[in-house]
Amino acid sequence: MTCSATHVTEQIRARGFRLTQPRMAILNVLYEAGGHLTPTEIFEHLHPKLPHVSEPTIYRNLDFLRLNGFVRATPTGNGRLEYEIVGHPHHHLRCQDCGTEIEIEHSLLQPLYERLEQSTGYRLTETHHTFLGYCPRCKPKGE
Amino acid sequence: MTCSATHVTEQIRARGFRLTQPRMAILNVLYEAGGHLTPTEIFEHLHPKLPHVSEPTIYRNLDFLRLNGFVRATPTGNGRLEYEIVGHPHHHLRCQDCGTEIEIEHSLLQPLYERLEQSTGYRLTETHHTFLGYCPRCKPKGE
DNA sequence: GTGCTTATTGTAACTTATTACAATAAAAAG
DNA sequence: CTTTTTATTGTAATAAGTTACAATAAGCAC
Ligand SMILES: [Mn+2]
Ligand SMILES: [Mn+2]
Ligand SMILES: [Zn+2]
Ligand SMILES: [Zn+2]
Repeated sequence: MTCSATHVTEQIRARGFRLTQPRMAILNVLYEAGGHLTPTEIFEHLHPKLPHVSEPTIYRNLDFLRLNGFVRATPTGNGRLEYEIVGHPHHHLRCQDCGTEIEIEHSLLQPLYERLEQSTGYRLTETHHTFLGYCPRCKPKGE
Repeated sequence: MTCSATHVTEQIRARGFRLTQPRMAILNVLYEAGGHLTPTEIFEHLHPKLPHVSEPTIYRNLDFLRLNGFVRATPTGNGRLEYEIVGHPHHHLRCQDCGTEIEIEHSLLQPLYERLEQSTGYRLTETHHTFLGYCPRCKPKGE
């Protein structure tokens, strides 16, 4: 288990929640994957080793981990949600044609966030966004 | 039916697709609502008058209308999708605490889009985003 | 109008996601 | 280690969304 994984489990205990076997297993799958996973993918990863862990437990724990700020839910292209460990602040830019996806550093959005805070009076949370477009290779076709 | 609704139906015909009763009814519900609706809400709007229209037809037509650029799908807070007529370019900013939602003009995102196009080489599509934060009234609690 | 073509639909079966509630096991106390 | 407490789980039922395929009706030619 990585250093930050240990930090998360300590935090869960510190906040008075329980470190259950399914909960830790879900966190481990997400850490090992290192990217976005759907609830069904997580279920399939766990099932061979922990066949008793049920779907509702996956969904409930993903929600629990999200509400506690340990994972993030991000809508995939077709309406489903994918989950990932909250780590470095980033966003995505996906090619509508070939699907190629690159990461955007959150620092690039910082000026926008400040402008939005000024013009609306809201305090903005760092939300996770996926932008769409055409990559350099597909761009000619896209126009 | 509004002027732009007529434009949409003409476009559908012009592109070789059929103007079916369910398809027009779904468009009308979205036009009359004037905002975001879930597939289930659309189904419930239609059911009293057109009880034979089925759920798969709702989903298929929403997908059809989206792929043809007439409606937009936008993820609601809890992973579901909401649909709206594609009209003026806008985004949303929702308070995580009280749910109050305000619209953001797309022009405010234009500088970001240009910066992203320069730094990535992608050509960006105008994607619909929902930002989260705390509104002026909830902000004190949020900090 | 009648008949033809085929995009679109409804039905049925299935997958994915959510809810209610009794059973379980994690944490803490004795 | 044993008991107590209750957060968390599994089961069963339900809701939301998708797929396969035969039946239908929108558009067109006559
Ligand atoms: Mn991500
Ligand atoms: Mn909108
Ligand atoms: Zn591409
Ligand atoms: Zn608020």
